[in-house]
Amino acid sequence: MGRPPDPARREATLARATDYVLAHGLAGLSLRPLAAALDTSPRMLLYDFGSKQELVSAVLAEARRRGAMRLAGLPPAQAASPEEHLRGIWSWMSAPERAPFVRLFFEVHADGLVHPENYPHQAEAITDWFDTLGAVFHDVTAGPNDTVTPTLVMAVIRGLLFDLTTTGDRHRTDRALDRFCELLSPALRPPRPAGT
Amino acid sequence: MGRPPDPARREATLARATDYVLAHGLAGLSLRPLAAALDTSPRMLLYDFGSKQELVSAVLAEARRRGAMRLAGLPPAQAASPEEHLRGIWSWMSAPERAPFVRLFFEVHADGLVHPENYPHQAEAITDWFDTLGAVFHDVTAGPNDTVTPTLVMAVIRGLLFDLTTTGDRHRTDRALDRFCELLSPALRPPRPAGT
DNA sequence: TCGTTCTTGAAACAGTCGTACCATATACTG
DNA sequence: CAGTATATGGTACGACTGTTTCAAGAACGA
Repeated sequence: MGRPPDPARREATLARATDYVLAHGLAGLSLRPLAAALDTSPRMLLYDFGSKQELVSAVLAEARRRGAMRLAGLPPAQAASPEEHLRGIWSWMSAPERAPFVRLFFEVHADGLVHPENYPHQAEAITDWFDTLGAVFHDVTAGPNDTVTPTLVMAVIRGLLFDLTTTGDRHRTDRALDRFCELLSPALRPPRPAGT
Repeated sequence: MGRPPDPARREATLARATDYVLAHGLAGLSLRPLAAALDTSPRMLLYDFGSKQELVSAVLAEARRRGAMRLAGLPPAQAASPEEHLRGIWSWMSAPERAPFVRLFFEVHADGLVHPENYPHQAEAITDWFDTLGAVFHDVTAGPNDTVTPTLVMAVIRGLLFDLTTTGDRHRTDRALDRFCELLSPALRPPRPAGT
């Protein structure tokens, strides 16, 4: 008996809160402005999520979930060469539509450096890529469980994203990825050059 | 006439404030705890620096100045091969003693993504490296003003620093830099391989 | 309608924030 | 000594923070 719960409300609030955080960033997040933008009240945010920290955790999980969903729409793995796949990943991650996600990504990382206790799953956000990239770049890896090449590939992408978001110089960062592809391709196409 | 100004006090405060920020981070910085840790008062911090924002700017400038000074102590440029120089840069920047600087670096970048107006010199922090690295890696650059290779090199270092600070996996990140050196060396040692 | 449960508003609490104001202490010149 | 400049302590202001408390509204079953 009694009034039935309404879980849809919490979900809708979470979705719109995630939009808000992606648009405004995590750092200055405050319950009252957030509630005002969502046409609700701080009271309800606490009612639904318990505390601000839990709200933030839910928002980050939702943002991660969205990113993973979007990622599933990438060009299929085996269809393209590793080099083309790398270019695809770069152009996808560096696209302006992904900028809010990238920004939030860097923001979480920075906050995690100061408060590691709040982000227990942060290392997974790095190592999660290994399964995906390890399959794509298996040509150059030492073995199926080698994580070195995926580590380097993701480092290049993150480092170039860092540069791009700071300087806005798309031409230079695009060409730097081209250069990396050049360095990578002799290791990919022939069995192995004699130099090594 | 009147009591003579004491600029040394401001400098000493700045130095200790920089220590504090390097130790505690920029995000949660607050005048009262800072003043308490520095055996002074918020009143004096405002008196010396005008506002919190100006204090932060001064601290960041001081941190940058320290980093540049430390950097001057690196192994001399021409003495080593570019590959050895790259390893030197990586082992220097990834050393635990540099962790506070790296943390502050990432923190400033993240805050700059949300409030670009506060960091007018951020792009320079990227492009400043070009003169230094362009000279070291001139072998593989298209010309003296080519910035692509330095961009890639710094992206690898920043991306690996990102990984290292998040996962703490020094072995894997070290090996990823080794892998990058492998990819780079055939482009360095012979005049040019026939593949390109 | 009553009881029960979920939902929601308004207000207040205890704190922190950057900063401004006012008085006083300190150190110097004449 | 007076005069004058810098240096400093204390305090309070107004705005903001996450959270709590109290009460009322809203939707259901009996």
